[in-house]
Parts: sequence; C-alpha cells; structure tokens
Amino acid sequence: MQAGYKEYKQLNLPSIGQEILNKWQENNAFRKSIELREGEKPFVFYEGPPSANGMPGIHHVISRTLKDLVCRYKTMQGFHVKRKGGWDTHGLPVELGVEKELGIVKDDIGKKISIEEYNRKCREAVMRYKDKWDDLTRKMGYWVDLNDPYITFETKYIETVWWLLKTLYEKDLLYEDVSIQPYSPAAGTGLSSHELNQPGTYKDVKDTSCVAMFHAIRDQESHFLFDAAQSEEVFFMAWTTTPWTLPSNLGLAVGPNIDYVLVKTFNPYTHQPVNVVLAMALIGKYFKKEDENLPFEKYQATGKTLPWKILANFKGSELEQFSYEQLLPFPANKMDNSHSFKVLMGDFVTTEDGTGIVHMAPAFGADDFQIGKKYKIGILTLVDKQGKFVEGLGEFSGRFVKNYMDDPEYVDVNVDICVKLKKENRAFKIEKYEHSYPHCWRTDKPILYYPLDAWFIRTTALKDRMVELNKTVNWKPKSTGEGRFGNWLENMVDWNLSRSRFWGTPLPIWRTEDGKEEICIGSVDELRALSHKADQVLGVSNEKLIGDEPDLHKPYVDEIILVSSEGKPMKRVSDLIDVWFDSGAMPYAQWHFPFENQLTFSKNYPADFIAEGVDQTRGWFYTLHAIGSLVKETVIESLQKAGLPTDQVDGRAFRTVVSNGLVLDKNGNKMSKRLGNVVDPFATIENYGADATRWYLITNVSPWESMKFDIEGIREVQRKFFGTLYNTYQFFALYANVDGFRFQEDYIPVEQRPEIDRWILSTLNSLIVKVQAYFDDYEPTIAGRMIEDFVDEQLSNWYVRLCRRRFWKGDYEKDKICAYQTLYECIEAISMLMAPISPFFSDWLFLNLNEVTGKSSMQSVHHVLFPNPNDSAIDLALEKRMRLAQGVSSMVLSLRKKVNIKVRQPLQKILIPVLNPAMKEQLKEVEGLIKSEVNVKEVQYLTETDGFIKKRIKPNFIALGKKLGSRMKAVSQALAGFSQKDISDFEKEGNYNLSIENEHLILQINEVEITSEDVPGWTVAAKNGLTVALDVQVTRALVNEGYARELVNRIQKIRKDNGYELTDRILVKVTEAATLKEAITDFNDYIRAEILADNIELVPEITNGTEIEVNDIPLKVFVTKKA
RNA sequence: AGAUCCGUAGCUCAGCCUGGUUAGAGCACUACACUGAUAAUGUAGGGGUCAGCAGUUCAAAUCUGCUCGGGUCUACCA
Repeated sequence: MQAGYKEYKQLNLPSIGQEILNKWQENNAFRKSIELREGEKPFVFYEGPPSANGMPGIHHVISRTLKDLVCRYKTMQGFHVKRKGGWDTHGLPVELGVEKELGIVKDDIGKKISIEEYNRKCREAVMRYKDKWDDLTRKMGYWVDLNDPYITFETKYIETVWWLLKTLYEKDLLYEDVSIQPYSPAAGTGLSSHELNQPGTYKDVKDTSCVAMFHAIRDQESHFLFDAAQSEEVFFMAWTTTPWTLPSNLGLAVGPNIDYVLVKTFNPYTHQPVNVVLAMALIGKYFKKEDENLPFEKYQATGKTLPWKILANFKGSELEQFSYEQLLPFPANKMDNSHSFKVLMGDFVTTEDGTGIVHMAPAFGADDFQIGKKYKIGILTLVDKQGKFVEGLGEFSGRFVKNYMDDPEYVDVNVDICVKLKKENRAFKIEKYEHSYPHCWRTDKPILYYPLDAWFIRTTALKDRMVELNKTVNWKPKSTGEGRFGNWLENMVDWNLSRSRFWGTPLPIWRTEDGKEEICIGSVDELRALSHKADQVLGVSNEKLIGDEPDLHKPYVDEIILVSSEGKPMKRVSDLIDVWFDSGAMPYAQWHFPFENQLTFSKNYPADFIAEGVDQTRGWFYTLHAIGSLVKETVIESLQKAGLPTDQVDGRAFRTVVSNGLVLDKNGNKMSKRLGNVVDPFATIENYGADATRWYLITNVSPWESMKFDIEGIREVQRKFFGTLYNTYQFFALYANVDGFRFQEDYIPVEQRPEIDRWILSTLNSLIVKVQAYFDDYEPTIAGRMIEDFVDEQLSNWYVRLCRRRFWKGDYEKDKICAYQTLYECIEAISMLMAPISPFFSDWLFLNLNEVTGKSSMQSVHHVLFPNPNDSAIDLALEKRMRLAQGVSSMVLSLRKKVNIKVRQPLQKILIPVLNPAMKEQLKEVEGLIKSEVNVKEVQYLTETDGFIKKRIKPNFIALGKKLGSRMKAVSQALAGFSQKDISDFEKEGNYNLSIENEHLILQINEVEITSEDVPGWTVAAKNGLTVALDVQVTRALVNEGYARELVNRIQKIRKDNGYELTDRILVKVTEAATLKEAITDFNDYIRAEILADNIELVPEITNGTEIEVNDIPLKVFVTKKA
C-alpha cells in the first residue's frame, strides 16, 4: 500500500494507457479476469474473425470497442466471459493480393507457379499484418485471447467444416446443379448471392445500349405482319444494355397479354423504310406524337422528323413461335436447332423499359436460361471464362466483352457491335444508358452471368425455420433484424458454395469418373481409412499424402484417390467452398467440435452476443444463422452422444447481435485510401490515448448509426470529460494527502452525512441504476453520456465546487471525513462505471485510490464486480430540491451579473416567492447551500399575504386538452385575462366558474398552472415557474466584508505564488489605507483564519512588498512564512 | 426502380415512441467575471420558418401523406 495518493502535473492519457498496459501485462490482468470467474455462469461471445492480410483501420476500433465493452461489463457483472480470438485466412482477398504481388493472373496458377507454391504464398500472406493487428488489439485495450485463436486454414478447423458439409450432404441439403450464376471473370470464380450483396458491389455505370432489329421471317403464321406492312422488311425490336450477348441470342420473349403494334417508319440511321414490332405502351420512347401519320414521301434523311404510322395491333400471344433471322451469324454460333430464333412467351416481360420484346441469350441470364430450357432453344456460350469472345466470331473473336484487364487501350466491343448493326440496318437506336450493375466485391470489375456447374446448400428448404428463429434474435438496432435481415431471409436463394479457386477449404466430395458414385468425407479418419483402402484395392499411393498431420488443402487433397464400392477410382471434385462458410462455421470449428472439446462447445453455444459492422448482415451474420439453423438436429445428436445437455441448442447461433454503422470522415464521406481521408488508428491512439478514442466512438452516436469521425471530437472528450474527472481526482488527492485520509476511519452511514453528501450519493446511485439498465440493453452510448453528465455537471460543477471549503478548512473531524468518504466513493464508483468503455483510465483511477486505501482486494478495476445501486441511498425528493437550489443559484448569479456586483461582494438577502408551504420546506432544506454559493446572508420567503407576489395563470394543457377540446383556445384567452384577484379567488375556492361562449365550465385548480412571475419593485429572474429577487443594496458593513474577502483572495494568491504549502502559517504586513482600515479591523479574525496568519500588521510603509489592488484601491502587502 | 433509415443552431447530437404553448445540450464564436480544482469554471449574447408542402387536431419538431435532399440496402430489368 502506498502512503499517499499519486499527484500529477497534468493529464496525459497516452502515458496512462501505456502505464496500465504494462501493469496488465505484468499481472496477466486479462487472464486473471477470466480465471476469477471460473465456474460462474458463462456469457458467450464470438469473435468475428478478421483477415490479417490488410491493415486495420479506425472502423475496426469501433466494432472492437463495442465487443470489448460488452465483454468487460459482463465480466464485471460476474459472468465468465471467454473471448477466443480468430483469424479468417482463406478466400479471394488473400488470393488476389498474392496474384498482384507475384504479378500473375489466375490462369498462371499451375503453370507459371505450382499450386503448392502458390498456396504456400497465400498462407504466408494471410498473416502479413498479424503483428499490426495484435498491436492494435493491445493498444486499444481489446481483451481477446490471441494466444489460442482459431485459424480457418488449420487442419482441425477444416475437419469440422467438412463434418458440417457432410452433415448437410447426408440431409440432402448439399447438391450440385448447373445454373446461371454471377461470375467474376477478373477473379475467375463464381460468386454467391451474399458476395454480390456486399456494400458497393452495385455501381452506376454507363453502358452502350442498343435497340436491335431482328428480321422476321414470313411463314404461315406470320404472314399477316407482312401483309399489313406490304413489305418484306418487318423487324422485331429488342433492347439490350449488353450488346455483347447479341451473338448468343437464341430467342425473343414477349408478354402474352401485352399489346403490340406494327409500325411503319424509317430506320433513323440508314433511312431505309422499315416496319417494326414493339409494345404499344412504349411507342413514345421512340416516336414523337406529332410525327404520327406525317407524309412518308416527305421524309428527309437530315430532317428532325421521323414519320410513323401504326399498321396493326395484336397481343403478344399472337406472335408465339414466329421465326426471325439470326442477328449476327458467325461460324461459331451456327445453330442447327429448329427451336431457335423464335418468339417466345415470357411472363416476366414488362413494358417499363426497352421495347417490350426481350432478347434472350440463355447463357448469360437466369430468366433466359429458364425460358430457353422450356422452349429448347439451346444455348450459346460465346464468351470464355476470362470474359473474352471465343474463336469463330469474326472481328470480335478474342476481344474482352468488358474491360477486365485494366487495359488503357481497351476499345469497347459493345460499341463495335452496335456500329456493325447500324451499318447493316439492324439497329434502331443506340445510346449510352446509365444503370446500376453488379461488380465483383474484390476486383471491382463488372460481373457477368455465366453458366456454371456449382454446389449449392439448400438453404431455401430451411427458410421458415430461419425466419422464425430470427424473430427470437435480439437485434440492435431492431430495424436491421426485421428489415434488412428479415427481408433478406424472405427472399433467400440457395447458397452457392462453389469457388473455382485454389486457397480455400476444399469441398470434400469424391466421385467416380462416370459420376455414378459419390462420397462426402466428414473427417480426417474417414479420409484416411478410405485412402488406405484405395491403396490396397487400386494400388495407388495415398499413404504419403495423408500422414499424421495431413494438409487438407489443394493440391494435396486432389492427389488423393479413393475407391468406390465397385472398385473404381474416385477423384475429388475440383471446387473449393465459399470462404464465408468458414467463418459461419466458427462456433463449431473453433473448438474442433465434435471431434474434441464437446464440453467446452456445449458451454459456448450459442453465442449470447456478437457484434460486427452492418456490412456483415448478409455476410457473417447470415452464414452463422444459416449454418446454425441447418445443423441444429445434428448438433443435438452429437451432444447427446457425449452425454451433454442440449437445452441451449435451439438452432440459433447467436441471441443478441449488434451491428455497428459505417465510420465516415468528418464531412460524411466514406473513408477510402483513394480519397486519402482514412484515419490511422495507431496515430490516434498514440496522440489521444485509447480511452478518449473509445469514449468518443461510443458516446458520440449510437453504434449502429454511421458516425462522422472528427478528431476534434476526441479532443473535446479529452478536455471535457477526462480533464474534469482528472481534476476532481487531483483535487481529492491534494487534500486527502494533506489530511492523511486513507479511508481508515469508520464508515459514516449515509444518513448521518450532510445534505449535500447525501445528495451526491443519491444522484450517484440513481446513475448506477440507469447505467446498468442501459448497458444491459446494449445502449452504451446513453450509459456513457449519463456518466459524462454526472462527472461534469453534478460531481465537479456542483458537489466539488460547493464543498471545496470542507476539504481545506477546519480540523480533520466528522464533516471533513464525510466529505472525503463521499468524494472517494463517487470517484471509485465512476472508475467502475466507466471501466467497460475506457479501460485504461478507469483502472488508473481505481488503482490510484485503491493502492492507498486497500478497500478492494482486486488488482484491477476489471476484476471487481460492477457496482450495484444502494436503493436506500436514493432520495428523489432530495435530488429534486437540489435541482431547485441549482436553479436558484444560477438565477441569482445571473442577477448579480445584470447589476454588476461580483460574487465576492456579500449581499444581504434574496427574496423567493413561494406559492405553497411545501415549496418553502423544500427550499429551506437547501437554503444554506444557496446562501454560500451566491454569497448572500439570508433567504426571505414571500407568501401571498405579503402582497408582493404577482401571479400568472395558464391552463394545464395536458389535463384540460381532453376535457375542453375545441374550447381550449377560448379558455386559454380567458385565463390570460385574469386579474390577481381572480387568481387568488380561484386558489381559495379550488375551482372556478367560467362562462365561455354562453357555456358554463368549472375549472379545477389542478387543471391550471399558477406561477409567480414578478416581485414588483425588484429585479427578478424567473425560470421554470421559479422566481428570485435579489436585494442589491450594499451597506457599509457589506462593503467592508467585501473588502475583507477581496483581501483574503489577494493574499491567497500571494501564498500560492510563493509556493507555500497549504498548511504553512504566515506573517502579514499591510500598508495602511484609510478605506480598508475598518474592514481589516472588523473582519480581522475572519481574514487571519482564511489566510492562516497569526496577525495582520498595519504599517505606514512597505519597501519590498507585493503591490495589490483591492477593489481598485492600491496597497502593498508583505507576506513571509512563519518560521 | 423499389425498400428502409435520416434531415433540429456554424459543427456534433438530445427531444419524436406516448402531441401540450419560450425547442435543448456540448463545441465553436463574442463580451464580462472568477481564480488554493486553473490546459479548469461561471454569466451573458448572437445563432433555428425543427428540409419543404399538405392533412389530422383546440394544439404538430412530435402523428399521416406527398415532395426534395442524403445514406444504406434490395434487384437475373432485358
């Protein structure tokens, strides 16, 4: 234990952070905080694994602060809160980073670099910034166990993932299918729907769109068109924003119930007469009303007018199976299929855009594919997986359909296709069209829809369960769960698991070449047994691939050959799985469940709490939730087998989820490296400390709202909150050291302490109630703001200010000890209340106190239990009347200001009109505080009988509103016209008869509000129904007292300037000044007591004294320390 | 294009759910004061058509509808 409280020169938050960090390290504070709660009720938290292949940013600080504060709070509440860290290590971000670094593209893998080598690079790259992350974790005070994290690339982790996959496979929830999927040519892989739903994937782009003209073929069915046109030039018009799909066109879809027209007109580009078919509703998009039926013979190529005329009307259904000529025939898209190039019926066709006729390229659109299948029109995939046209497409062969390679010389092939169509009289309108289009979340390149074989999880089969379970999840904010997440679940599609990449968890499915037999492997043992069998049956050599510590990654797993029941070799399908499955599997895989740690798992499932950014709504939150819902039964079975309880398992992976918002820069722009407005979290913590940073991030806005990050805000928090609290501590330490207060005396019961002590303790306990409630409700922002208000407004600006004298005046006896005990308790409680948010400063504060008093046996504030409110200390009436005192004081100070009388000048009295005895009682209790605070000698209460008060009456709108309705206005007016006598009659009777618009009304006294407004003849201030008048008369005695206090003040300043100790006694000489002599004589005792002088000597002349002024009177004083 | 959240002082935010008559706080700015907590503090001042319009109501920042502006999300819209 230390002798005295540490005192400091100034507040230095970063160095406090450093100091406490060292202390934590020495004491293993984090580990101990968990060990201390061993055996207590667990509170389960899951850490969403970050990927360490990028630098951490300030937005990571906010979500981690949030996680940390909840875990610290729950620990302080007595829960056992384990916090296992984790790393997300697979997936596209890593692979693309490595490709960039090595200067290769996907196609080079396996050619220029072996897969083995490539994956080794990925494994290295993924932990590239691990040190930085660990450093940030430490410095920001995020307590998470980094010694034993789960790592998604480890064999054990993958084994659990495989177990999950096998579970799904066996339930027929994992299947393979061909479908049109979002595909990223730049990344070389398909994407899942939730990858497509990452923020920012949809971007507005300007594409060349084109209305193409498909030449109709005259036959038995279609001849009426040609007859109506009296021409062979009849075209179907179809609009596309992706002209590159036109060579793959195999059909045109129309809405069966949509009205179409045949229009005679000219091609605006070639000026040839043409007849076109389009939806009637869309005529206006291509033709002007005033051009209708203009004489065709007057049409001029250069003219602004385009004559047109409707020749025929018909429904879409009448066009079924009409044939047309292939638009862009090439060797590569020659079709020998009688079903191709026909007009088809499509219910999805609308007349909102385009022409009402939809061009169908089954390879590149899901709708197209479906319809195409139905009508057997075939499929043309004329684009390869790199995104370029295949051979056999003439001048377009080998060209990228979009600029996937970042080629500055790239010429848009879409434009060239349009130009070709234009020249061939096959384009009616070509224009730039702006629309939003999905882009790959990693490469930022446009995706395309592409036919792929892929493995899917049948999430839709469990949709209802997922929706139901979601309703029982506590979402913060609620709207994210109901809206964003709820809608997402409602519109769920099956989860596309396949990724054709290299660095990821391989899909553990092996099959024979003919595809007849297939097996899903669910554990390493199973793989080992089967490969051993294959060694024997097939004579292959799997042995070396699957030793004690097998690497389950590519290329090794691909080399393992298994054997089917018929003795045929089975090879692994080439797919890897979506990296999001890895992270969604963490509740199980982090414990290597069910292979090990069943007990630990059962105690840590599901999570009570998780928190990440909103961007994870459709990412991690979804995959956790989906997997939890899908494997519920299997988890229960496994636990039962292990003889463990299962009542915790209901399919939810988490019970409460907090999604925090984006961090924007101070102007509200998204932070991005490109804009250079990213905030470096290390520098911020370095300069301002983690405490101020965390406090700012939490208290500025609710976590789920996007926050505008402004460094000024941290500065303000530092000054306003931490500065004030530091000052309060410093004040306490200063005097407690003088008096040797170490909380050794008997505890003085609260009810025996002075009013003001009882008040601050009551306020403190009320604060504890509220802070607990808000923390419990995951509303740390409000909790923090309340602590702030208490520290600034109540503790520092009222309690300490009013009690200052109690700490430095008088002997060390009961009142003083009360003051010390009270202030100590407040500071100590604050250190605990704020500990979850600002862990360093709070611990520093706690330890500074506790190292002297030894009140707590704990080594850290994070080991103690969170304060519980002492209900008996709460006295709401007291809190209320103190607010009254604060109000009165504030008004008196403002009156003093108005008449320019400084507070140091004592005044005789204030007058307060009281409307009832209760009010007077309330005020009387706090009278002493008011008097000393505003430096007046007495408080005089004016009652009605004094005849001084002028009252004002107004309706109590809430009470009267319902009763009066529309007569409210009239009553309000009537009351405004009340005389003083009317009001006092009303008060006397308790009710009043009012006649409004020939109607009699009886108003009750509680239906109006009566306040005092004025004390005639006095300067008054009024606020919230309270009025105060100040007696501004300054008598001679008061003037002298003012002088005395002024003199005391000057001499105190000299004491301080001379650097005397608080307890030093002094000798004082003062030059004689006529004006002051009386004051010094009359208030001699007072002055000496204040300045700790035995005597004040009045002398004619001082040669080497200090010159001072007392109320503009110059004089000299000479102060020396008494030997 | 739809869904959703948001729009209150120069800035950051309360208040809105549950309507009630002078719309608050902090920061910033200006002036004055205070000074044994002093890189603090107090008092005063300027600064708001509560985005706009319409409706409901005796009464609207608050409830409803529409419009505008911003964010986020949804979308296989050809």
